[in-house]
Amino acid sequence: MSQPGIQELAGDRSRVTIAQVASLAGVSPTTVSHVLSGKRMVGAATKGTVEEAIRQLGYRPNNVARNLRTRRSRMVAVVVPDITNPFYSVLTRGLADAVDGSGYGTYVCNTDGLPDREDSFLEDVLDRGVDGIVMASVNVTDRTDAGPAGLGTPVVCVGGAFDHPQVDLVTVDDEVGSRAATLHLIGRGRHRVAMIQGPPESGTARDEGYCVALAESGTTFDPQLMVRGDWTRKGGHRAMHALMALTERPDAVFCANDLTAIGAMDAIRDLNLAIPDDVALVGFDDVDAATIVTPALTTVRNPAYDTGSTAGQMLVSRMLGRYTDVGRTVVLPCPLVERQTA
Amino acid sequence: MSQPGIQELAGDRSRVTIAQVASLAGVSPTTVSHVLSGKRMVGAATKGTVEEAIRQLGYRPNNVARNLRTRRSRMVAVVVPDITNPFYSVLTRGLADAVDGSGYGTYVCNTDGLPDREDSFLEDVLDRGVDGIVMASVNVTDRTDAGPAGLGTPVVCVGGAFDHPQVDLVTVDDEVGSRAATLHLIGRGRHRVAMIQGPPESGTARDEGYCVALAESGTTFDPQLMVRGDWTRKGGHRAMHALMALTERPDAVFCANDLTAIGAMDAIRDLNLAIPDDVALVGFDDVDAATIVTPALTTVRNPAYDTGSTAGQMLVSRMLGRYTDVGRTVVLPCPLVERQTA
DNA sequence: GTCGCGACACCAATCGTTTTGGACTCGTAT
DNA sequence: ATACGAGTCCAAAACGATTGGTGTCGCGAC
Repeated sequence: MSQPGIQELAGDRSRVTIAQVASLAGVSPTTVSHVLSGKRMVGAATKGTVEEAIRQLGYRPNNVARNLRTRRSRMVAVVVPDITNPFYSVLTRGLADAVDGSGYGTYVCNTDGLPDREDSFLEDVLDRGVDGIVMASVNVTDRTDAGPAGLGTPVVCVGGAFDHPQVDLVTVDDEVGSRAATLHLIGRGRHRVAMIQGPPESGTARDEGYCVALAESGTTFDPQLMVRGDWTRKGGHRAMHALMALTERPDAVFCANDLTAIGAMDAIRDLNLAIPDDVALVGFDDVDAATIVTPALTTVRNPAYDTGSTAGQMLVSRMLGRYTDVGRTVVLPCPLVERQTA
Repeated sequence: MSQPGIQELAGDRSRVTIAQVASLAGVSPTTVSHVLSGKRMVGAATKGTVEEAIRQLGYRPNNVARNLRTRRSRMVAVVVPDITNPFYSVLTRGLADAVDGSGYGTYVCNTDGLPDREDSFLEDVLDRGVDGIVMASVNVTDRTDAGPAGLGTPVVCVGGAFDHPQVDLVTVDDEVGSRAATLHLIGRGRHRVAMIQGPPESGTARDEGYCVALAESGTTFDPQLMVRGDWTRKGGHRAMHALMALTERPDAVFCANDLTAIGAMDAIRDLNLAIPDDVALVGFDDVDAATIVTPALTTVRNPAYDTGSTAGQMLVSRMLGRYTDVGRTVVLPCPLVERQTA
């Protein structure tokens, strides 16, 4: 790809600047800039000379300088609680793929859900001059509206939104998904379907969907059948044991997320019961583990990739100035995927 | 945190510059810069005035301009095949945590293992002026040495190294890990221990470890017991079935990675055999799924987080100029973690 | 003839910092 | 008195691109 002589020229210390290219080609830096950007016309002959010079020197424009002048960085930031969490890594991938096409790179921040880390990262990325931000962190609602959107940087939120008129939001209809999951259980002939919720004050839409489904199918809601988990496997395990200690055991349970469901499976196995014969299970999220567990988990698909991807598209449309209106909201479908636990 | 009046001042269009701070404080931009960086002394009184002006205007230095001048971006790039792969997302997290302390941000690139994407991302990050790069992509060895290290940007590789005298390498001793895994199987009284390898030309160190263990324990190597997988669950499933079709079935198998092992478990379940009673299993990597599968997978721990973390530390030491010598190599331990499959 | 215009190239200002190289003022030791 | 160093501060030159304004040339229209 690169001839030896070139290395010698381009290589050693500093990189070659537009001025050097210009002088080699016998034109002004302005002209070089124009053949690069195509923003103004330049004669075919000079254009040729310049391109030759560029090639010969192995010139690559200094992006930092460019960014300073143009006030854009061709970079978007995604701030997530933890990239290690499959949901967020997939989301990040979707975002990266979506913006990559328009030449944007992706900068990630792990907040661990800590509001102060969230704040400092927000400052950090603004200082870095990113062109757009997707906030997938949790404590997003209770924030001063002085945030990034106030400074004119496009923002799209995932899950919960800023209270700012210009930020977009992409989310999923948890209630509809949960309703479908519960209805599916009932449709399978189960009569005592329980739910393991998330921790207090979170995921209430999923609780809602469960209740709605019960109501729609004429089942009366039994408070005993609604127990708390904490989104974790261990929490699901504990909750399931509580459920099975009831005098009237449930024959099906809808779990607020997959990890919880996996914990529930652990508990059922403890009791030497069969899934789904003795108790059927539906989860929520469709993480990879849902297909690794046996039997494979029936669950509601939380479209992480699509979420990131559409967030990316919305960001791009704003960054390119193609859309400048008030915040849009898109809610993605979360279909039930039937596997073996229900 | 931020008073209303400030928003009014700092807010609307453009951000406040060092010049505005200077003029408000009645000093020169130079002085402001110095109170910020502390590189030269400034009188206590003026310092106070300047700091007050900064606070009052809500001044935040423009990093792009700073980067241009100082030729550093306080940003590192990590190029991985796929952030979605748990190994790489955990590695990335380790890296991010390691460099965050020194004020570096993390920029990620997904190459999908495609060499041309790898090349273009490498160019991209160099153009972006990142201060350091960790290459965790695969096709790293067969590259022109003209790469980033040639341009003076510190690089540390993961797994396989560039052929450049100044790049650091952090890796794991696959051979030792594999040897331990195989020995463990033998120590459990298994006499026919097979191996499911990776695809051709990859992970040969793991094959090596298996063979060494066999030799050490006086077992003669049976070529029939060495079959190919492809790092995937499906591949493991297929390979395991092949193994079980042998007239003399193995009673244990060492799988080149966890996904393969999980596929093997699928196959064993197909045959209604018991794990580990009928056939014992050891994997490699210790991904999350290893504890989700039942029975929980005994495996060799591939320390993704530590890998990223030490890569980060090595990068920092080079970026800060604390180390400028020839490439170092650190190999991390990969202990066997015993669970229920062996 | 000259006016207008399109094509082409360049000059100089600009983006917002950091970083020399002085300059100026005091003390204080020579 | 002179010299010198420490303490303060500033003016101006980078850093490497982009861009608004100018200027030149050639040519067809009036």
